[in-house]
Amino acid sequence: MEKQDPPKFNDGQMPTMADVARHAGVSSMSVSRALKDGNLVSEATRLRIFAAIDDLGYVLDLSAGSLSSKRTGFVAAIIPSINNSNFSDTARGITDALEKTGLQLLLAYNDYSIEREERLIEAMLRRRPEGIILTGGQHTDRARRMLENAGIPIVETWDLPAKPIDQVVGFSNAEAMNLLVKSLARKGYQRFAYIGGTTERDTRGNQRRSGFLAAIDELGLPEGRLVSFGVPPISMEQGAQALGNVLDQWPDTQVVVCVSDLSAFGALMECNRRGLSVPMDIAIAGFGNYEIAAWSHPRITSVDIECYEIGKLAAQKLFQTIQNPNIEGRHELVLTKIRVIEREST
Amino acid sequence: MEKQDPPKFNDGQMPTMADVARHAGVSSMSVSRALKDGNLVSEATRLRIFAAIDDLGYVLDLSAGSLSSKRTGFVAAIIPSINNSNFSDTARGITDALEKTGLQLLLAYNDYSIEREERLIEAMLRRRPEGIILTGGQHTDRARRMLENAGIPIVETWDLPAKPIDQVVGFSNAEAMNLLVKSLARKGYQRFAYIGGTTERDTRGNQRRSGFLAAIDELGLPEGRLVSFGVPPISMEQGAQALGNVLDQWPDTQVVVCVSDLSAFGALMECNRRGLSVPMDIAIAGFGNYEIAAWSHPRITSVDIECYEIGKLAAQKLFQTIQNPNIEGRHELVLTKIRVIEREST
DNA sequence: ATCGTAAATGTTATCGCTATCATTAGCACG
DNA sequence: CGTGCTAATGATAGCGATAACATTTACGAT
Repeated sequence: MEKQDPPKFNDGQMPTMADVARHAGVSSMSVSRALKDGNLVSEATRLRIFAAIDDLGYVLDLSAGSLSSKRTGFVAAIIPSINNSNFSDTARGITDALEKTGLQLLLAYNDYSIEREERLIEAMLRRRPEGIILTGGQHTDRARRMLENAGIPIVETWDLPAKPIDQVVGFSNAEAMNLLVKSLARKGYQRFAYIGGTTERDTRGNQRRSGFLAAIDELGLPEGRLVSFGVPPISMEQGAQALGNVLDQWPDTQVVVCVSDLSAFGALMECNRRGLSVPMDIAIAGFGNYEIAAWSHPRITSVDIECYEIGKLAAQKLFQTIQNPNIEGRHELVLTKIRVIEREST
Repeated sequence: MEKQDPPKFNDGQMPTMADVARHAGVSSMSVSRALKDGNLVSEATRLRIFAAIDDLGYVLDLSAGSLSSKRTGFVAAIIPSINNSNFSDTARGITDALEKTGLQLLLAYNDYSIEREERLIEAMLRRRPEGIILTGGQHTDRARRMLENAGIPIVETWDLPAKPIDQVVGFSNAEAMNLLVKSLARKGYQRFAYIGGTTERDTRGNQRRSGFLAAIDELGLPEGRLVSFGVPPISMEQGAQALGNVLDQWPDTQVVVCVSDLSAFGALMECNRRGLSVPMDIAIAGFGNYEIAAWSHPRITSVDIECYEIGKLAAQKLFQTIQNPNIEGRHELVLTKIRVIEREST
């Protein structure tokens, strides 16, 4: 067995694979093989190699490897906010599904801004991910172009984009909200108010508002009262303040529907403060089925949207497409379930 | 001006820098320069190059670049859970501080497991981050060794490790809890209970419990009542159940201190359900100053721990050390503030 | 014109790994 | 014992960028 790689003076640098090879008396190719899949080298050399690795404290350099293998071994995901348990549930779903595939996740958040999303997409593409998972279907033109040119599978989640880039795993926010309103109407509520965010940034919030208005319209109920409050994500604080607005403007409101459980909770606590009993004096419903909705008192009626499942399915679909880009049904829309959960607050 | 790179047939592959160079009639070195810092090439060629980039839809390949430049341009961070707003605040602080440095963040979470942390550290080191931010000071031996050998700056956050690996930005969880208990004692409470997680995994939780016990001891109060409930992070549900345990075992408890605001909230809501008034019948305090503590009704007394600041400072310190490893005061401990926030629940 | 200096650009040689092909060793079989 | 096969290993040539050095160009001063 000959040493292949030329001797090299190693001045405090990290050891390379060639160092390991020399130390173990094999070629660096054998080291590479041993590291990738132990079965490609004999047991004896494998042991020798791992001993050398241990001796030198060697750590494989993937970025060098991926340059030659054309596989970077990671996928990128962008969520609106890391600080929102709905989206971080999706991130967990992605991580969990990815774990067994050997792919790593590079996670970033864009603060609900598609301009920030564009910058993130560019930064990520520079690292050559093998696939990308996005939240929402709205992107800047340039982002769209970059994604289309990237030549890798893309999954858009959480929305049903009018013009999908590639693959989609999501649900209709409008329909989900529509279902919620109808289920409330069935209980006899008539005068509805809606609390949501101000700006156009949060497309999901906007769709929920449309769904709300559509349902009111379809049911022939009195006009829905809309309160827009603050930039998304609207928080507990804003939910509380918005509830004040509702009561000031339309004191006879029977039920307040909120863009998310967080604002619903804020509204609920504001009712407590004002001595209003929920749902007797006023009913409150949220969206997203956050932990808080199930454990507040009273528990909050909400819509469950399987956030974890969205992430898991998106990652699975992405992985399948990475393995086989021509897979059957690549472009089939994956619809996740939505489910109204009635609780004590309505 | 001569074309440098040999013509190459580009069969549906992504364009490379050489393609751009050919297209623009310059050498690829000029493209590299234009992309790195526009001032290194003349305005005319810069424009020509960017036109070519646009034409071809070229995206720089950082992994190729970092192989030769020895700079990967990213740092890694590991937090216990992405689904906990305290830690995701830290992640936000890191991202924000990193944004202006040009470094990207590779974020991962370890589910409070140091074994998972070890695996993550290895996976990350394989991508050659320029620095690593960790949560907590407890690591497996192998993880420790890998980190020490990596030759990059490390920042441990959130704890004050007995034996720091490199740099530390954190606070004493024990002292923070100690302060909380003492401030409650000052209001006259005497019979304390503590709700926390079961296992040894959550080192911060354990330290808080120690701080609780130490304070009780120092004040000479009746023995603290400990309820351990579930694996961390303990949730609203577990907080609610644990409160039941406290009341069953020690009905005369005056104040319940919880390992986090989430369990405190669960406990508070359980009191509401049982018709107990807080703080009249029983007082409740949490930890972490989550949004929920400020907006629940009653508002929950808590300890603020500047999670965002921890992330921001850690990233700043890391960046300074990356730029100048021999910087003055590299190993100075950075202590973040802790502050008891008294609210209506106590 | 001639020179000197700085700015702009090009050339070459890696970076650390893996794909690919070539070679050698090991072993069953007639 | 040679043949033919498979398993194990080695040699070589990049992957796509940048560092470092070399060269050319531009332009004012002499």
